[in-house]
Amino acid sequence: MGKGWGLTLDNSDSVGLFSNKPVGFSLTPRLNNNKGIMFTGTEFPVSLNRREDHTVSPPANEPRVVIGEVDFFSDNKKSNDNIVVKKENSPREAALRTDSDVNLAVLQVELERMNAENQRLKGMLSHVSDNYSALRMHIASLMQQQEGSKTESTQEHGTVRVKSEDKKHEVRGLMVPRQFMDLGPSAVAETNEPSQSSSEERTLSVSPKNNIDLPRSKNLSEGKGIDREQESPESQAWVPNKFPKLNPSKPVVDQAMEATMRKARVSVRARSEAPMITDGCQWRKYGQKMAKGNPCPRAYYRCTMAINCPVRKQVQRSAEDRAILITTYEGTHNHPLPPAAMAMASTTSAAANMLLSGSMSSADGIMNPNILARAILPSSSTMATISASAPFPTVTLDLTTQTPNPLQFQRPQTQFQVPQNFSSVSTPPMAQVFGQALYNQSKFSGLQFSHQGMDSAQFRHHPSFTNTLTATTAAIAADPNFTAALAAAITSMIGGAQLNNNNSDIRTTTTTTAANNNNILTTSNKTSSFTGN
DNA sequence: CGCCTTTGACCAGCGC
DNA sequence: GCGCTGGTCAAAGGCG
Repeated sequence: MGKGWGLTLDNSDSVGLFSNKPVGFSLTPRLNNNKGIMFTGTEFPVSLNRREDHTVSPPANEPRVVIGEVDFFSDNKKSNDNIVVKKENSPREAALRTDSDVNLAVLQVELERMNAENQRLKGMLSHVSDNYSALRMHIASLMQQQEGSKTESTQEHGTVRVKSEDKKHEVRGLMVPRQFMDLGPSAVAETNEPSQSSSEERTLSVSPKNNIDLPRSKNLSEGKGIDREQESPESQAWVPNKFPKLNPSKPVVDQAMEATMRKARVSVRARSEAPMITDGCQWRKYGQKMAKGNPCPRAYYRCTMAINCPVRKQVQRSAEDRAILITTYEGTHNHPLPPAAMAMASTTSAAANMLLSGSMSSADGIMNPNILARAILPSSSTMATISASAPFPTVTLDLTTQTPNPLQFQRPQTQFQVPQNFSSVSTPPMAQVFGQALYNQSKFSGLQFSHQGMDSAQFRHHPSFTNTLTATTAAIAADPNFTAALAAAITSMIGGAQLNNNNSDIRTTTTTTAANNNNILTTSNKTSSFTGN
């Protein structure tokens, strides 16, 4: 390695390398005898050549404007020493590895730029989310007023209206189950059209079809030539995994929205020795296939907690690490969930919702994974990735790692890193961090606790929430399985919020509103299995 | 008996 | 059109 190499610096945040040697030439600090080299350049791309005195000067005919420097700190190390690239007109710094190609420097600069953009998009997303929440609350308020003007004896399509003695709870009834059931972006539109064939009324409708377990019905067993459109075409009933025909009674946009929502998938990666992670739902296996590129078979499950629940999931072990269980969820539950199932359902729904809202609102159709990850579990080390090449929009929540991804270098170390000796008595910052995480998650997932007018700070300081945090942190401390601990934590919070709010729990079947789908519990024997929770 | 799993077959989408 | 692949169906059998 001799003379004839150097760096090119310009104002476009790029670092180039020229050399009279073949491409692939890389820098090493050993050239500098542990003392470092400073490069100076001009405002314009110039070539900076190494000199024996370890200083580099720009060409004499160039204006001497320092735009950056590169320091070599070899310190008797070998090829792993750092190169620090500085720009005097910029506060940013980046740590580079000298044993890597100079392309790493370019990538570093690009990463910084993308991080700045991520922050900007994060702010935008937060703003949109806040507006969305405010709009929902406003609509709920309008609905409350509208309901108040109607007679109490309204019964439509076999639904049972709750008496209007507690309007607050009625509003919550309109909100909470909807969020648990349909976290899709069409919720607002549907709320504006209560008389339309929204999902809850379709579910609650006293229809003979709903009393038939369609997937197992004679209609299906008669043969493969059946017309699948006869299987309750207007419901969210189980339908083959394909886009349904357009319903002329609904806007095309809405149907496309629903179809996309159904297509959205959330994949959860978690370490588990069990054949299936415990998510609180009841599933029936309906198929198993060998997937290409994976020696482990892929199992197909459908939710059996309610008739015609469209939710399916695929379970498969990772080909790379058999200890990792990949569970892919698709669809939204059309029934209330037991507390044990609420955590995973809300998380996956939040992810799907975020994915879809991101893919729809983003100009380029690609959502930043960091934003998504932080939106879902803002303070955890969970990684969220989006697969753009998959046939369906898929977001992957990686719960297998608890160490921050190296790319997320700007994330503080203190966030949701469970210490080894973490006790059930958590430190306030820990509780606050996780509490904020859960609260943020609830915002994004649509989970709301009917503490209307209670802001984030109030919510965090609410007594029940404090207790919840204790239970949350205790659960994490007690359970080495992060997935299970997270589920237990969120479950405890949701359960506590509901009970604290004097809300009828999920077992209630008679005093709920039409929008509260607890009614459908009466149609399923299986749902009674979790009433003891 | 009812529910569940297993498993081979069928179907649709996609690429060539 | 053909083959591959993913997804689903449904008959058969097991289990409590």
